[in-house]
Amino acid sequence: MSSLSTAYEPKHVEEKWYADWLKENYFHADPHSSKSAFSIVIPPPNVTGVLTMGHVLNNTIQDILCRKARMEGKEVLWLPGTDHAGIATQTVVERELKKTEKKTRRDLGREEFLKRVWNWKEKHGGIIIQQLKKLGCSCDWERERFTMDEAYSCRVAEVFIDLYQKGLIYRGKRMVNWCPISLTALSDEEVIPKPQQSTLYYVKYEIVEKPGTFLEIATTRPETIMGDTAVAVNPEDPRYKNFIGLHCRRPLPEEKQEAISIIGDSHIDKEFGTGVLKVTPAHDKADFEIGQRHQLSIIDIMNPNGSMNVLAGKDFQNLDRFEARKLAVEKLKNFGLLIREEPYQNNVGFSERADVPIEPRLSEQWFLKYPKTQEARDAVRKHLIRFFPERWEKVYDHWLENIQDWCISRQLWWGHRIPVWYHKKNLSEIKVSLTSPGEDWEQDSDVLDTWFSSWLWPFDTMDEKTLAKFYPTSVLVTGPDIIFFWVARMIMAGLEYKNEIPFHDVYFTGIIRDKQGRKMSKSLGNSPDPLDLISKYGADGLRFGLMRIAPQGQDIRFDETQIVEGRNFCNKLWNACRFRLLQGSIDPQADPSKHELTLFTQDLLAKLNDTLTKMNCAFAGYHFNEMAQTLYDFVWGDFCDWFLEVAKAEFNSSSNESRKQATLATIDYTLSHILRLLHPLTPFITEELWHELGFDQGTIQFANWPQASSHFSSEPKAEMIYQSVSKARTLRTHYNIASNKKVRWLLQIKEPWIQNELHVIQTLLNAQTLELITVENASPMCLTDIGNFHLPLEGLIDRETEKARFTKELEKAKKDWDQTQTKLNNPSFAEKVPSSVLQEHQERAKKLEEKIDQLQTQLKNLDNLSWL
RNA sequence: GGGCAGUUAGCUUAGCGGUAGAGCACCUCGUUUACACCGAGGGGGUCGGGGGUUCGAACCCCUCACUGCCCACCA
Repeated sequence: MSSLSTAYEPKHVEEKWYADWLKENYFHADPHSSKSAFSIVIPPPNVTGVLTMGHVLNNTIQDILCRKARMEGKEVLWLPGTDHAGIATQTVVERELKKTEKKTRRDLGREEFLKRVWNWKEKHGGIIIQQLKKLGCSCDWERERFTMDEAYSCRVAEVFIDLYQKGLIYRGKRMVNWCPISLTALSDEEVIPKPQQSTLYYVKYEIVEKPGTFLEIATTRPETIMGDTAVAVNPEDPRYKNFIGLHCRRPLPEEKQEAISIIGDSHIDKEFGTGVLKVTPAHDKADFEIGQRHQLSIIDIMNPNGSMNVLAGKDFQNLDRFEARKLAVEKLKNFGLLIREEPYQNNVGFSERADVPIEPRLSEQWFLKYPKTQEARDAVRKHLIRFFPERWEKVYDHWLENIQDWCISRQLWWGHRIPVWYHKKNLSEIKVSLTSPGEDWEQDSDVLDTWFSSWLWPFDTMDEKTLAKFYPTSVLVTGPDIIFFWVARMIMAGLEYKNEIPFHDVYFTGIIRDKQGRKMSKSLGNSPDPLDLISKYGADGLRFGLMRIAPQGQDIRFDETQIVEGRNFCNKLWNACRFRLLQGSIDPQADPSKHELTLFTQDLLAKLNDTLTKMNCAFAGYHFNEMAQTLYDFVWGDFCDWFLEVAKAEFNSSSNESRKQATLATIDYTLSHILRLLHPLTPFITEELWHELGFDQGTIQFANWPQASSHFSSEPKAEMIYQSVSKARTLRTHYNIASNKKVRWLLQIKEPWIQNELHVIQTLLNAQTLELITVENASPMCLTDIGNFHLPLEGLIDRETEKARFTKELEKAKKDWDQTQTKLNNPSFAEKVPSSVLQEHQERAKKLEEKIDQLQTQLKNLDNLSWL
């Protein structure tokens, strides 16, 4: 007797099983195991983050891989954890502080502020981990790591020291990307260029040696004029080359209009603007480099927060940079030096976090010259590490080829403090060490870029034994947006510190977009809350639905109806199992090959075999959508729509006991396979059904991954019956016969084997009776004609409609025949085409000829048919 | 300015050289005792445009258009 409800209700099932899995410690990875290893490290989400659709996609994929590996008998480590996410977390806490206490971090002081961040972390840090559990993730939670764990932090510092000693880390005063809101330097990767509608201002600079003569300069940033220390032209430019060596009068600040030299530099583009560039070495990266080449002086006219300082002049001091721009334009206008303004579109670098234009700024920072860049390139190029999809290899290679030193210091408080100490009395004396060298020493106030800790994630999260067993990890699953931030850097770090690649495969997911193709984001409010989706459709429904629409490496158009379909699929599976339970208890060891197979059992088992092959293929290539689609088609189509309907016929009718047993065994065997194949994608419902059906006392998680069997070959006779049933159903609809109306069908057969399958055909057609007509006494026509038998629907059809139907079909057949024949008559076709194709066409033509013949006879005979 | 993807039925997509396939949505019929989160049937596509290669192109090549990403110091 079935105890299952008519609809699958995920909530209770999911909670129950997840608790059980944890209790049984199934996810624990044993480094002493003799099984072969499979390992993944989670891309650590921000510790204060909440689950997004991106996380769902990413972690579902990892879970699928881990669960499949467990079923294959591997020892699986899925190592979870979170990232301290320097800027992101600090910003959140600072914002909160401002809101609730109206204080800044400086009001609190470093120590107190850090205490607040830790509190915040304790309070909100676990959220995303709990959410991952709701999704069903099978991580080894005992090994949960945090990038600011003591041991991990220690390793970060050690790596800094090591790289310093190797001469790869150095301190320097350089142009960096400065965020005037976060008040810190950023790496190039944290700067997002955005096209902006700007204005190009044309300004006149008077030539000192030739009063009354001016050089015209085009600039988008007139507020930096006060920082100009030269004017540059291309030495090849005939318009200006004679001016090189002379001087210009810098128009601002008005109280200090210095003369600055006119220099020649081949960097200047003759075509752009007027071909004259104002050089502001303190506020532009390119200008800085020009300045270096010509030993120009540097005037820094800005404060760290983006306002102007005293050097900008009294009218500008303390003005925000954008206010200063307006004032500068106004003053130039008053001086008569502004020739014109024109609208201009350019790219401006924005701070990734604060979303304001970054300010190129000269400051003292720590830089890293990357280690093992060549080896890292080779690892991917020679496919020691394989990228899925492959095309990201090029992106990766291009970045490494043009790699720039990495600015690793951040002027933040939340993060790993730089292990460098300065002598209080002599700041130029430094020591690099984990601990303070003594009382007279003061630690560098900066912290390290978050990614400087993340790049050690695949190995410094593991102890010795774990490393020995599980490193290098099997696969990394991540988004292509962090290929530089994280993937490339981990490869270099792995090679440097473990002398070994950190992972064998990298699977890049797509980016989830909304229906309109926009990236999902909080500010747009177009991102559904995955937890809402889980409570509406179940974790399995969400997982399955998402996998089905996630093509490899392509962006994903998210549509909630896809998740509805996932839920519906789970329900379908649930009910198929319910149906089975209504027939009595199952045989966990069912083996159909021990039974005399029917056409239909044979056919289904062959299709199951195909499904298995397809699944293994999909896994090998990381084609997750194919896995979901393959199972969907097999379960819903082949198994439920066709086979279970056949089974009803076997169970209800007078068919013999042997057929019933073969059918039952096939259902049991197939369900056992379906549940196992499906388990990686939908872990909860499969675990529940595994137990409800009684396949095993234990969990499904370690049930063997199914192997293809050579026993079952395909059975075309079954397929033929299915096709003719479809045709007959069409006929029924054609005559508007309600599907519940039982009608008489006549069956004319050509081969005797069909007689054994009549009860099935009758059930599938919902026929009142199926009356056999022998070929001898049959009417010479048939209304539905497939292969070995004809199925006329008797008594309810009329001559004219049938004539029309047949005529239409005849026309279509003739047209097809013409088309095929044209090809065959083409001499070069026969010459050039492979024989198999030729044969195919010939067969098609022959079949069409037969069909045309038959149809013509039938049309003629329609007139003679007495019962119409 | 370079590079990489994508453009197939209203929507989401499969197919990647041999006469376009699925799911959802839509229309018709149906409370056939697993499932209305269901069943049966149906309509709907000149596969972004234009060239080319081929006996044959959604599929290969060229080109254009649009969309999206990435890289790049033209102020």
